[in-house]
Amino acid sequence: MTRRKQMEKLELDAESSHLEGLIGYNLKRAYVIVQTDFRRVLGDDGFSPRAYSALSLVAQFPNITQTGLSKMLGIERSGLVAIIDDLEGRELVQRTTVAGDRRAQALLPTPKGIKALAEATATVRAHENTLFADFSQEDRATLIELLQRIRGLGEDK
Amino acid sequence: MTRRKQMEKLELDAESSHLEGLIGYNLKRAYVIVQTDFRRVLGDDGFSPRAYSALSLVAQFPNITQTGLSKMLGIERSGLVAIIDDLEGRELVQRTTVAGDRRAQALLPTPKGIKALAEATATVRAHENTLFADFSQEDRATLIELLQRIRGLGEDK
DNA sequence: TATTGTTATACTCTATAACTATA
DNA sequence: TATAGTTATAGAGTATAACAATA
Repeated sequence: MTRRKQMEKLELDAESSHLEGLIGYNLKRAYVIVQTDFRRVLGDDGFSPRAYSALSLVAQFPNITQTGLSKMLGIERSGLVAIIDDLEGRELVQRTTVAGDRRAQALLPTPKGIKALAEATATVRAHENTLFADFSQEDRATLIELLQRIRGLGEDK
Repeated sequence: MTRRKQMEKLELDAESSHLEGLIGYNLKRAYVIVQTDFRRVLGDDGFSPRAYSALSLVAQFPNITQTGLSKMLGIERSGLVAIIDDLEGRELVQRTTVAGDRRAQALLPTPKGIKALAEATATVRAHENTLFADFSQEDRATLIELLQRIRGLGEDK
């Protein structure tokens, strides 16, 4: 038996592994695939997944505070600082003062940020459309619905 | 409008965000939920997701080499060293010589490793059964099937 | 007292490159 | 020349704790 045949057999057997029956394991492996493709396509524009998500939400919710954004992203306030520092350094987002609360920093997209977001969004959509070309619209809708139900499980705590 | 109402409105609007329509974004957020629960439940036994996966595959494919295992896990050979070091240090896995190739390290589970794996597997299954209590068997099967199709997309490259 | 943004710090996960011993 | 395991190193990503300014 050749080495190649041996590897194929190993991979075939893996399909029946109990590991293959775990949702967590499959989620992780699937996410790595999508994330790798995202970075390949958007890395040139300097957008990591989290930078894109942050800019996207700032554009959608102008004047959101950093604490509000960190909650939406599901990360700590402290972790958001570097993300916003980066976006502000590239003049895509602006920190502004909040009337009535001098502690808070409200976030606004710059015109340059809006333009960069539009371009990145077109690229992201193309990336997913290409990657998921074999998935029907129903497949995609079912997948997103199931994933959002999982996300909802985290809100009970 | 109260602060709480404002937050609720923000979260409601987020549902219709184009970010919410991205598979990658939902995959990431869903994975964080499941991984966090995995660590909460199995952290006490000293099993990270990757350590559990590695031990599980060593038990399923005894005498697999480190390179073979790293390919099955989708990580680099170099990254596997610390994982096996840890499992070997806890006497759950043994590195053994391969007849006919003195470069390779074949991996075998120890009796202690088999026992620990059995216990961890029971815990992992309980964790997923509890977390996904609201998901029907059909939901779970559909989800795993879709995720495995995504994983298959990564093999074309 | 509590909250916002920030800094310092550390830990996990992962990748790349180079080394060694074999093949 | 190529491969298996290893080491050194670095870079994301994230969390916790503490701090100053403000509420």
